[in-house]
Amino acid sequence: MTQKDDFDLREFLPYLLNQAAEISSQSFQRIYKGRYGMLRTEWRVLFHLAIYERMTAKDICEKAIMHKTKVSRAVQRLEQRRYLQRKPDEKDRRHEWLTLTSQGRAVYEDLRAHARQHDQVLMQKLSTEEITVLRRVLNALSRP
Amino acid sequence: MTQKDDFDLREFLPYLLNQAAEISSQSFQRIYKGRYGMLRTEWRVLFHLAIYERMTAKDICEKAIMHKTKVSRAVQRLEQRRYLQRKPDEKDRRHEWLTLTSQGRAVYEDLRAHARQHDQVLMQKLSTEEITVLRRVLNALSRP
DNA sequence: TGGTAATAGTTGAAAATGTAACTAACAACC
DNA sequence: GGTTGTTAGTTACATTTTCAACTATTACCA
Repeated sequence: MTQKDDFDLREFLPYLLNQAAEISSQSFQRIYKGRYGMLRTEWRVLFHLAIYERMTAKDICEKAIMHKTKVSRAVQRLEQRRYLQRKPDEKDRRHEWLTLTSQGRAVYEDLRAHARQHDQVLMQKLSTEEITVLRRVLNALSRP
Repeated sequence: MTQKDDFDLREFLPYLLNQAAEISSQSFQRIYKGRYGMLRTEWRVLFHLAIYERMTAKDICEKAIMHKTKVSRAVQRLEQRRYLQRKPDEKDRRHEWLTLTSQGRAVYEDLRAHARQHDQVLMQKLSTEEITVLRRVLNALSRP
């Protein structure tokens, strides 16, 4: 198993990004999955609702860059667990406004604390300058 | 939909990394999926075999940080398409040595060219210094 | 030796995701 | 007003992934 080719996978950005994303997500996953049996799609929706307070599924799709069926199913599960409520828009009943319940907000606050802590650990591997560059670059790459 | 919370998702590394990984993978996916009907797991295995020439499934699991069932199934499909060959180890018949066929290598070479091109496009969004930092940082974050 | 433990890899069922077709509500145009 | 087109969101079905149990082979050690 010796390297032969001159193409280095460790320089191919989509590969590297996936690898880093995968690894860095794992310990946080243990938390939301272990404590609340949640999926990645679900914590994402939960966090968006906590931060923006009031959104439609469409809004979430756009902000979180998630497909509408993923959002739809995450919303269903969060509703079943009473983490959020739906209210149809009066003017346009195609829209549904989503808000967290107090229970959902409590879950968010718990997870947020863990998220912060988790981020601290990750950032310990990096210098302040690297963190700044990394965030800027990742934001740039996230726009298609 | 106005922001309220002081926690900024756009600074949470696992989130940012996932977003960037997702976006940056999409256009490459169109290539390996469109041209060869391959899955992400499959091109990864293919690339590893092309680069290291001769590996066991276990080796691939470790290098690519993939679960053994993913690797097992990717190998099966690559074998069906005659992209790789298996040879049991003589000394320890639990191991199977995997190598690409010439057909598999041809597919690799085609995809590699596209990968390079794809990487060029991504990197156009970044400065040389940012690229250096990004690669270093992603490698650091990829070690658990 | 022989019996237990460990390892490489596979398989089947359940869970999650992707894709496309669908419903319901509204818009726009004649 | 009625037809056609659009939009928000859901559902059904096929494809993938995950998880746990399984086989086959080798290692360890009393």
